[in-house]
Formats: sequence, structure tokens, C-alpha cells
Amino acid sequence: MNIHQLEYILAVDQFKSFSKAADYCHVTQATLSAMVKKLEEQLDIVIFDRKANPIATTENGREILVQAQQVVAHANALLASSKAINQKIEGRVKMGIIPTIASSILPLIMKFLVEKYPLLNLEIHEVTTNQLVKDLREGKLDVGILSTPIAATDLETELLYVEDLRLYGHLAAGEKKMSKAALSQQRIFLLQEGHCLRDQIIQLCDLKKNKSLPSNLSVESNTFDTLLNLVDTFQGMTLLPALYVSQLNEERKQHLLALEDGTLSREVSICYYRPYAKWNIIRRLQTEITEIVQRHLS
Amino acid sequence: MNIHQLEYILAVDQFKSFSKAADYCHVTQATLSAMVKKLEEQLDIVIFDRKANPIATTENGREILVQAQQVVAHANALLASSKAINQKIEGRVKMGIIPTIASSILPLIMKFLVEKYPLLNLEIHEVTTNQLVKDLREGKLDVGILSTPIAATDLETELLYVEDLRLYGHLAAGEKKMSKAALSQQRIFLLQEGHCLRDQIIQLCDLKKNKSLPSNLSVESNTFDTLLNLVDTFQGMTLLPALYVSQLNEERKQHLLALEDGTLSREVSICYYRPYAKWNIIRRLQTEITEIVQRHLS
DNA sequence: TCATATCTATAGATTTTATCTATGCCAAAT
DNA sequence: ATTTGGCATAGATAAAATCTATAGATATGA
Repeated sequence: MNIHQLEYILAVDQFKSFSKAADYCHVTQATLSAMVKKLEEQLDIVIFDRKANPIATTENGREILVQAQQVVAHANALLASSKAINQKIEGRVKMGIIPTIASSILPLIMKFLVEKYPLLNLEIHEVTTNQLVKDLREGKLDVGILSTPIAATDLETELLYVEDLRLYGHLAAGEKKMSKAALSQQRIFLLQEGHCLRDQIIQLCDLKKNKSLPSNLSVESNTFDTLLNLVDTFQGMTLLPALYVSQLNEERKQHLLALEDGTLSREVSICYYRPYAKWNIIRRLQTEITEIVQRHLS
Repeated sequence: MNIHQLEYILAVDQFKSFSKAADYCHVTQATLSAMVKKLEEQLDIVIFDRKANPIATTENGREILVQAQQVVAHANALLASSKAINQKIEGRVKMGIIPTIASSILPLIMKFLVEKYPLLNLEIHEVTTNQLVKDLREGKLDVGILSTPIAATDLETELLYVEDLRLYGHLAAGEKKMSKAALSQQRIFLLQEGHCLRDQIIQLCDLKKNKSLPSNLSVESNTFDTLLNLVDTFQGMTLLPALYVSQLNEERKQHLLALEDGTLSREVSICYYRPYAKWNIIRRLQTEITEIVQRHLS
């Protein structure tokens, strides 16, 4: 017995015709006929008197139909519920974001999300990648936004966007570009230890930590703003993610430099460990953020 | 979505384990796992958090499970109903029986059926084969008992039993048997026109109506009892169905004759045109009658 | 009553689906 | 660190639903 068969007999009962019922159910008359017969055989009850005109429901069939109605109604209710659940974006969601991403995307997405989903209570926690992974595993956070790839294979990540890293600094004689190779000879200001962007840049640019820092200066910054001030003062360089760059004032944009050979970039992804309870919300956040950021990057 | 899948998730929710649920549902863990996954994909809702220990039902999953419970419960109710319906032998059933069968089997079956099925209201109508077929077609009767084969292909018949036809008559010198060939030379007393047994005997014994009857006697009987009296008086012969013979007194049983070559017999079948409304009852009657008669014939 | 039209049942082929066995993978526990 | 228990996946197989085409049966109209 299956739900389709029950729908078929309900349709036959309604239309008093196998052919019309078949149309209604979007199957051929042959299929419906065979399925009704099969159900009757399984229940060992003849539901319809096909010799009557129009087709009549037998006394026993009537009892079965009443029950079939119940089953089908509840099955439809279940399907309706599942759709409703997928529409419902509400409740508390704890989201961790690493600082170098938070500073650029929070201004972009928060207003939009809060207005579009008034019932969604989005709690933002700014944490490092390591802490984020830990909190996700422990269930302290529901979802995170960080830079991929990450080592943790037990977390699932979905790419949100790829963001260029832009070079900021002062070159002599109004030069506006430099080569990747030259970069490693420059004085590069980086974020403090613990920021994954720091490690990524070191790796991407093949920097040796000791060489890249001014020997008489050990200050490392916690924010891009401080980095910019250091660069403006000491004439070094730094690398900034594209979304942050778009917020700079015109004067500072003058000091953006192009790389002669290729680009540097980082991936930004949404990730979760237990997607399950709030999966639909997480997925919705993913699509919304992707869309918003795409608009800003293009 | 199907009912099995819903049963699977109910079992997982109950046992908090895919393996145990699979055992409970009598499928392998792989099957259950795949089906749960499939349902989750179809509903686009993750029902279980497999990373929790023990496995947890998600918030959304809980809503689905409540509905699934409803569906499965009603489906089971339907199956239970169908079984109950098949057990229930009650209500009014109009049964037609041709006279030559009625006289022998009604005494055998009526008491038994009335006692075993107190809620069954069995109305017996003694009618000829032609009338029986007509009444079945018109819905005036629900079921008939007659001798097969019959010409009407639109009626369905199920064999109840095969009944020997026994030869009754007086032979000279205490002879107890005669050949089939000799039979057609004898004076045979038959039932009136309209009784199908009459026609069957004429056909079986290859009798020509005119030859077989005493030329100065045109009385044809309506009952076996009259036939017997005619035979006893005029020294002819007649053929009686086995079940009727078993009711004869000892003296008359002395006049039963054996056929030297082979036997004569007739089929007795139950038949119906619209089995549908009372199918279960008809089928039950069939099995009961077959069994009772079998006991009496053996 | 005969032909026609309508409707259901059946046959055979095809596609989909459920299920199984075997195995991989992960996490918890020893 | 290795083992154990449990869920997921792959590939093969079996079962079932569905389709097209056609037969058979019933009702309708000339």
C-alpha cells in the first residue's frame, strides 16, 4: 500500500471514473487501473463496483476511502509543513566571524538581513579562526564565516566569495605598480599573530617573517586602520582585502598599487559543524550574503 | 515520500540509532540510512543530527515526526480496518438456488451457517437457472448456486463440488448394474422442462426425448420424490444426484444401480455478477459450502 | 439489433525505486 | 594507538510503477 494508491482511489471515488481520475492524478488510465486493482488485492477488498454505471463505491470500499482520506490529508499536511519550515527564517542564530572579514561585510549585510528577516535574531561574535572552529564543534556557535581552506575536515564549508587582496603603500616617483618578486624585498606591515590573513599573506607572498619587518619596530597591528597609519608613516606596504579597500577615502585610494604579475586573493566561506537544526537558515544566509557581496565586488 | 520512509524516521526517533531502527523495521542499516536521507532531501529538511550522541532529532525534524506519526497511524488504521472488514460476515445476502440443488444442500448448510454467522441474514430464493442468471444481472440476487457450465460468460462461477448422478430403477432378477448403452433403451423419468438437470441428463445419456418416455404417459415431475414414485410404479428408471441419494431410506437405496462403464456427474458452482459489495461474504460461503459438502460426499 | 463510442483491463517494455552486500569513514572508547 | 560501534556510500539486484498499445466489455444511438 502506498500513498499514491490511496490518492488514486480517492480520485476514482470523486470522479466516478477511472479515466477522469487518471487525468486528475496525471497518470495514464492503465497505471491507475493497475494500482487500484493492486490495492484491492492487497487489502483483499473490492473498493469499486465497475459494473455499476456510473462506477459505484462498495460498502466496504466506503470504509476504506474514509481512512484513505485521513492518510492522504495527513501526508499532505506533512508536505505543507515541510514547505512552511523551509520558508520560516526565525529564531536565534549564533554566528562567528573572523575580524578581517567582519569589518568589511557586517556593514554590508546586517541592515539588510535585519530588515528582511525581522524574526531572525542574529548574534554576531567576532572570533579568530581557531576559536571559531572550536566553538562550532562545541555547539557554542551555529555558523561561522572565515577564510578557506582550513585544515578542519569535520567542518563543512561553502564558498561565499573570492576576494582580491590589494597592495597599499608608497612608491617613489609616482610608480603605481610592482612585481610580486619585488614585494618580498619590501617592508610589509601585517596584522598580529592569530589573524589568519597574516599567515595567508606570508604564505602567498613567500615572506620570511624576520626579513619583512623593520628591524627596529615590533609593533604589529590588530586593525587595518592602524596598518594604514603605519604604512603612511614608515613608507612600507600592506595588503588589504578588496571589500575593505572599497571603504577607503579617496586620498588613500591613491596609494593603491597594482601587482604586475597576477593577483592575490582569499576565499571567504560560510561553515558549520552541525548544520542540522538551523540548516535552512544557514543556507539562506549563504545565498543572501553571496548575492550582496557579489553586487559590491562587481 | 512514502509510508515506509515515515516509519523509518519514527523508528530512528524512537531508538536514537539507525542500526537499531533498521533491525526494528526489518531492513538493513544501509537501506534505512538511504531512505532517511532521501526523505530529508525530498522535504529539504534535516531531521536528525547524526553528529549528536545519541542521535538527536532536530527542531524541524520534530515537527515532521509529529506529522509522520499521524500518517503512519492512519495508514495502520486503514490496514486494520481492511482486516476487520474481511472478518465481518454480516448483513443481508440474497441467494438464488436451482431446485435440484436446493433440495439437497439446504438441509446441510443452513443450520450451520445460521449458527456460525448469527449476523448474516441469508435469504434463499429457489429459482430456475435462467431466472437466476437474469436476477443476478439485474442485481435482484447477490449470489447463486447452480450447475455449471452455463452459457453466460458475464457471470463468474467458482466450482463448489462435483456430484455423481446415481441411477435408480428396477431390474429383473436382482441385477444391480447396467451399461450406459443399455440406458438409452430404458424408460427414463425426467424432471419437467426448465430444470437444467433434465437437459443435462438428456445430453449426458444421449437420450431422445420421445423415445425415453412411455408413450401413453406424459406426466413429468417437478420433484425427485414424484420421480421415484413413478419409477416404483412403472418400472422405469431415473437419475438422482448423489447428495439427494444420501437422504433416501434404506429400502429405496436397494434400488440404486451401478453403471458398468464410467459415471455420470454434474458440477455445482457458486456464481455472481456483481461480486463487489459482498465479495468477502460470497467467498466465505464458497469455502464453507465446499467444506460441508465434501464431508457429506466422502 | 447492430454499429459506434466510451470505458476498463491486460500485455509487454521501460524506467524508477527499494533493497541488499560489501566496504569506507569517522568518532568514541579501551 | 588500536579497536569497536555506527552511519554513509558504491555497486548490483530485485521489485514496482509507469507507459504505450490493444483487447474486451458496456452503453448509446440509429
